[in-house]
Amino acid sequence: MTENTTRPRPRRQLPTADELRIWRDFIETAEALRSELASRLQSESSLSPGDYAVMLALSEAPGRRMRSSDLAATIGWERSRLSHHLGRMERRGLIRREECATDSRGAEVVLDPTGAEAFRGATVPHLRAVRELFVDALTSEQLLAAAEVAGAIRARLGPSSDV
Amino acid sequence: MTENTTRPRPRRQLPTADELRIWRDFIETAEALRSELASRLQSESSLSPGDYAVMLALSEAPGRRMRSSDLAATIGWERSRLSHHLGRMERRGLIRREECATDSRGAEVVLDPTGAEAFRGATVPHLRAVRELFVDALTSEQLLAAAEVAGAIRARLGPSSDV
DNA sequence: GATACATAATTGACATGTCATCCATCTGAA
DNA sequence: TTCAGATGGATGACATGTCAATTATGTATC
Repeated sequence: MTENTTRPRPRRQLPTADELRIWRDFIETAEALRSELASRLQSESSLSPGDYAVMLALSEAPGRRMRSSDLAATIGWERSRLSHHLGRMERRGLIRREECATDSRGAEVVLDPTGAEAFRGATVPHLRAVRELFVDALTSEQLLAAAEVAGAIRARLGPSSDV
Repeated sequence: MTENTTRPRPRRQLPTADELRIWRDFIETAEALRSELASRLQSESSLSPGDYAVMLALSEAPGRRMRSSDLAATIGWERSRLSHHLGRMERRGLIRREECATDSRGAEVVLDPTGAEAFRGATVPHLRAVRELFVDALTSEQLLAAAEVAGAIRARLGPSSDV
């Protein structure tokens, strides 16, 4: 039909106004959600989302300890970001860094009892907030749709985007 | 049916493992998407997402100028955040601040020609990236579902969350 | 074992965010 | 008019992120 060769097909390259509105709504909502959860976590437990992610990984690791690189890979952070963050957490007594027996370049990050205690206290309120603000905000169809949308975007970002 | 009064109904308060997986997938995907777009914007135009938001609002304002508070409200930032950011943008020559004629406490933010030029150059590649990474990653059903999910979450966050 | 290269982690410089506070000006009421 | 409070905006201190460079150690190869 429209396949005469008169003009190169004008592949629309830019989003329509509707698509842009959805995009902005989507990304701003995700941001608002992240921000609200961070704020609640902070006021309820004096932990940042970064602290929480680090301690969640550590609390699930055998011996509550983990090599720094493995920890970074587990939570998907650059090593330098983790290094800075661990420095701050160490100053607050949440974690300790010990030398690694098998590789003297390496460091092992250990969850301090102080940190374990803080993490334990933070967990339930945080999960309750996730439930309240995300899970309970959606119907079960919407929840599945959210998973599908995330999967599709993740696939487009390429396998490298989180590993 | 289950409405005998024997026990208070055990309202499940925490997310199930499946729900948690979806939650993490959702929030991490949104974060990865934001980060990838920021990185492309930066490398293509030397602008940050913050610069872009500020200049988008200014470029649409009459006279390409806006009171600082109005600008903050338009893009949904705290005033102090905007003030810091404007300082950095002013140093780079992207915007200027002028005294306000009608209220000598006030400042008017003006889009500098340098900034307008940078913004113009950034727009098309940025929108193309939004299309590629978000719009084109989703089927039209998924796009609508994304809008619905965002709406439901936004509603739960309360009307105050973006205004 | 010496040289070259890879890897583990830290560091410094800087951009970005938040929070509390400050300063100047405006506004409304006595 | 004056004074109390509200408002506009800037600032300082600090947490968080990214990037590039640095340090020290491991590994492979001749």
